[in-house]
Amino acid sequence: MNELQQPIFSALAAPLRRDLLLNLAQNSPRTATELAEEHPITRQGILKHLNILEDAGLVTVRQVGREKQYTLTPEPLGELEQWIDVIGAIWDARLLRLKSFVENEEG
Amino acid sequence: MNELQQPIFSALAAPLRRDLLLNLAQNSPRTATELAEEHPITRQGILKHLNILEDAGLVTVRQVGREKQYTLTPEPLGELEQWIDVIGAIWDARLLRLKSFVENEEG
DNA sequence: CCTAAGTGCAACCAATTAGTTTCACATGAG
DNA sequence: CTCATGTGAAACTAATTGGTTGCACTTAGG
Repeated sequence: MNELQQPIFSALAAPLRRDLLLNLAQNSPRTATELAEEHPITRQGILKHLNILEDAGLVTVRQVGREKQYTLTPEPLGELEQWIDVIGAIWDARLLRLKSFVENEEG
Repeated sequence: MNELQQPIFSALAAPLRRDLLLNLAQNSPRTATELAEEHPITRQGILKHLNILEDAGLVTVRQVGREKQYTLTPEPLGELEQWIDVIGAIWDARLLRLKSFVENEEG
């Protein structure tokens, strides 16, 4: 389960990539050239980040004429929330066990 | 807003650190030595990861005698979910604007 | 066809990060 | 106090990642 989401976690680790997602959430679709004008990085640098986001399934690409349009795909973020929920569920279950254990001891 | 969570996103980027959180969710508190026995890495390596998790606020440390006990602190994961929700909200709002735009055009 | 402008891709370089090895400190026994 | 054992912190090395520079391809205009 962990391995499937690895690209998502890695993709979100870089602040610039999170900014790009935020930008795309508002302005999809967008080309790499347009995104480069709005961020302090070269167009080629943007491309690399977009490829990483694409591998994580967070953006989809559409060829239009001689340019590529990038669009946000928010669905994988749901998997991330699931992982968070799993951690929380295990943690809560453990607290519950501790609670009943204490109650049994003192009873 | 983005900068506050940067340590959290970075902390979760490494698979081993996510495994550690999973382990701690079940077995807190835990010492670095114990964790090292359960993962393919030296005790000193575990320490570095624990320090990163601590900086992100995902674990808390308690000095007991001459050893340090590490406990999960799941609260920061909530901030992460908030960030995800922000992206989703912006995206949904945009879809809504597009929808009403189309409806106005065709009306 | 030829030139010019714009696009994505690949190679290269610098910097951050993961990991081990090494060290210094603290606790308990003789 | 001295020695032995176990702990966390720092120094060093190898590898991954972020970024720019340079290149090859595609489309529009003379």
